[in-house]
Amino acid sequence: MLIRVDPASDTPIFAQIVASVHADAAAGRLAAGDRLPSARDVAGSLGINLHTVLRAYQQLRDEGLVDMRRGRGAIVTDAVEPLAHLHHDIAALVARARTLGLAADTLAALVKETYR
Amino acid sequence: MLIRVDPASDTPIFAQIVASVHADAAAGRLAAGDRLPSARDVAGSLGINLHTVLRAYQQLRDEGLVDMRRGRGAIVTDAVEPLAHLHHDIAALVARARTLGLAADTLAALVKETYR
DNA sequence: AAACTGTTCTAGTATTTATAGAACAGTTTG
DNA sequence: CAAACTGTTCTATAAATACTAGAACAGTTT
Repeated sequence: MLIRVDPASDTPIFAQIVASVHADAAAGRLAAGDRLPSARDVAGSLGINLHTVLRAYQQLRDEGLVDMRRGRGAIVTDAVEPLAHLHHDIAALVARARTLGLAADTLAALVKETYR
Repeated sequence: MLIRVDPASDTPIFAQIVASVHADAAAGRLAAGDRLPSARDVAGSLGINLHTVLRAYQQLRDEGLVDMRRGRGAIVTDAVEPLAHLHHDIAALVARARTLGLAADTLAALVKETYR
């Protein structure tokens, strides 16, 4: 499993890590029981700080997407399944929004707002 | 037209203003030619700074959602129409995500990530 | 002419983000 | 058991972002 980050992006690094895991989960590249790479490994290979990675992992834990215990690492829970099921619908919406010339941020904000 | 903001939220105030306008546009409560309330009015009624409101308006301008000129204010462009057209699809996706117990932030991040 | 609008400028404070290092406490592996 | 690995917690610091504040400016509308 690979986590990507763009240092030049305006979105915080920890948020990019979270988004990267979300994307993998939605695409079916993560199954319940899988283990995320250790925070020290991610920090080392991406050239970022351990605490930054852990902050991302802790957010994923708060979302219920992983279980975390020292010594074992971050284990994906069965909460990934809903993400994988939604993947098709999300892709369809994004495709339509794209033809309408909508920006990614705009659509994301719209979705978030509609939730309330 | 009413703009809402939650001071206790973790998302920046200017981003909340942008999201509020997005939501109104998507719900069909904004049409091309409509004028947003003046930045000074919004700042005054919400108890926030003029510059904070203007930052939000300038982002809406960068998205092409409004035209801004001094003296006239922020006028909604016909770029709102795509938003209104997507409203139904977004609501459907959100409804399904909700039954799956997905958090708003998670779905929004997922949508944003899928855009790439 | 007056009142209104966004624009631009400088300035300061508070919060968030990212980094750094160390020590701790469980789990797994040899 | 012992070693290596994992997340957890702590203090600290630097940098970037968000917000506020006040003033002056320059168009537009009434």
